[in-house]
Amino acid sequence: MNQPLPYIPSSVVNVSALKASCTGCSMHQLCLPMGLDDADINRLDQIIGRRRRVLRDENLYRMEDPFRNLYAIRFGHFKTYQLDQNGEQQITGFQMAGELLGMDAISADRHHCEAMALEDSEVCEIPFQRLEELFSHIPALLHHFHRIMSQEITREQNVMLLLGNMRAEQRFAVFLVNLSARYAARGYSPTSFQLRMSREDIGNYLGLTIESISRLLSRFKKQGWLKVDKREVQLLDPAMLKALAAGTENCGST
Amino acid sequence: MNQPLPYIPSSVVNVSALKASCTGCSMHQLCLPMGLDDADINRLDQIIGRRRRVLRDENLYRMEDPFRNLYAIRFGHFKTYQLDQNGEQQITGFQMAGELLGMDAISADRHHCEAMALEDSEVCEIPFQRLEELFSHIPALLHHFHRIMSQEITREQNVMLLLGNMRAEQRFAVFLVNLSARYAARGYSPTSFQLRMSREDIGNYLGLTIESISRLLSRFKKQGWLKVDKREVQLLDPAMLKALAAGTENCGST
DNA sequence: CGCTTAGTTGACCTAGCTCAAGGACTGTGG
DNA sequence: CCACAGTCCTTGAGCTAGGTCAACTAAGCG
Repeated sequence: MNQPLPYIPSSVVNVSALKASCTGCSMHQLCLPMGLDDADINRLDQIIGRRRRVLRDENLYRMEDPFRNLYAIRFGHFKTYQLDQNGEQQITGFQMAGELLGMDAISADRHHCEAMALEDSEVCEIPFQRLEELFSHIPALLHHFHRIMSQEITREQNVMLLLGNMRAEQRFAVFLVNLSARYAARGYSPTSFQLRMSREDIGNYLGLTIESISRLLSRFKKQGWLKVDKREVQLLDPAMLKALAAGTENCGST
Repeated sequence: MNQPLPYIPSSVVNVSALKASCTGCSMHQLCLPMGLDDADINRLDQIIGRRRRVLRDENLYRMEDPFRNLYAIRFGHFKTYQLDQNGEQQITGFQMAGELLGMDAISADRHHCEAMALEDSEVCEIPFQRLEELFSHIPALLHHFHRIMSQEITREQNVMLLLGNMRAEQRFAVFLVNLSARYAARGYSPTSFQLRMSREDIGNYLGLTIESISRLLSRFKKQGWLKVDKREVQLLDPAMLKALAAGTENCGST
């Protein structure tokens, strides 16, 4: 399994058979190895499992799946969601490159939510047991992992604030501003990006209906705060959107 | 700091000056030391800080406070909440004995939410830096800590499902059933308990108004599902409440 | 005993939901 | 090339769950 592979031109290799490597990954400054020195990144590389392709609308994992791996997104986008007894879904987050999936599963050794690719994506598998073994040798890695889990907790608290306290308009502004910031952190335009999820997914995530999302987009467009063409969005007045998101701007008008 | 203390009758000792100890704590089967053998519990005891009393309506920590400790609740109840720019609060959870507070703060080295005692309570301080040092020596402790953090993530996902998808009645049933289960796990009656939080807090947590909570209580009472006198609650039809919580029962009636 | 805070109840209102119709793309098959 | 079916989105009209406002009760407390 760890034998050297024969040379195969990368254009024809089955990528999912390859072990992933943090060293060469463009996301390593955002992802698990953040802040590690080269020696420690190499040790992390030792335990990282294979890469895995996940096609659009395919599940990376389902509820109740046994827990073996965390997943770091190499490229692509995912949504994670909960299902209730009646099969109703509640989307709990949208994830992009450099973010970690699967931490919900540690507590019960099986997954508590589902993760589905919003477009053709690739993740690398991180066998959790081996990762935990590695922690005792790389304290910096352990600490960073705790930060990542804690960040997920605070992210979810922010969503609870959104769902519990905010009006539709503010929720939607928060959503746009959040996407914008995350694209900026990845070196993409903070004002011009593509929504990878449907209006329905946005509505579900924000606790609103698809119709409400559609109306909000139309209204924001009419106000001149953004341009939108299908899923292509351009933020024309980021300051206004930030003010709306912060609740500073009331915007009962018009 | 670790010198032996002179003998002082416990009735007059200032409890907050005492180091806490897991060994003698009734919560140790629910709390951080869960599953550890005696030797490891002793090592954990070495690093546990002092006990700290928190009076009703007092904050254990505030947003932006620097992060030093996690806190394990010895007795009492807390609420944790987020504040937005306008000072509006969104309660993100109610915590009781044996539960861990402060994990939100790991990611940014300062607290991201506030924790306030709902009644006179006591916690023990767990210096996080020393805890992380201990992890490399007690893998079982590390793993259990990860489970606790993961559990907090899944708990919050459940709240997101509640806030995003459920009708008022179902939210309130979920709330009651959840309290019931947690008291049961602590050896208290699952059908008869005191609400430690105001109607306003319940409403805030569930994304509803105080008036809605009041009406729901009245309605549930009229249906014979529970008795309520001020904050004393008795669940008369737990099965029905569970069905409501699960969304099996629709209860549009009456 | 008066003041304050917590909770209840009723009457009314509205943000966002539901339902319905239609438009715009995409892919498929002929 | 067009026809069609399916998906996704938009827009309008009307409805309703839960919010808002207001009045009132009851308990705690100096």
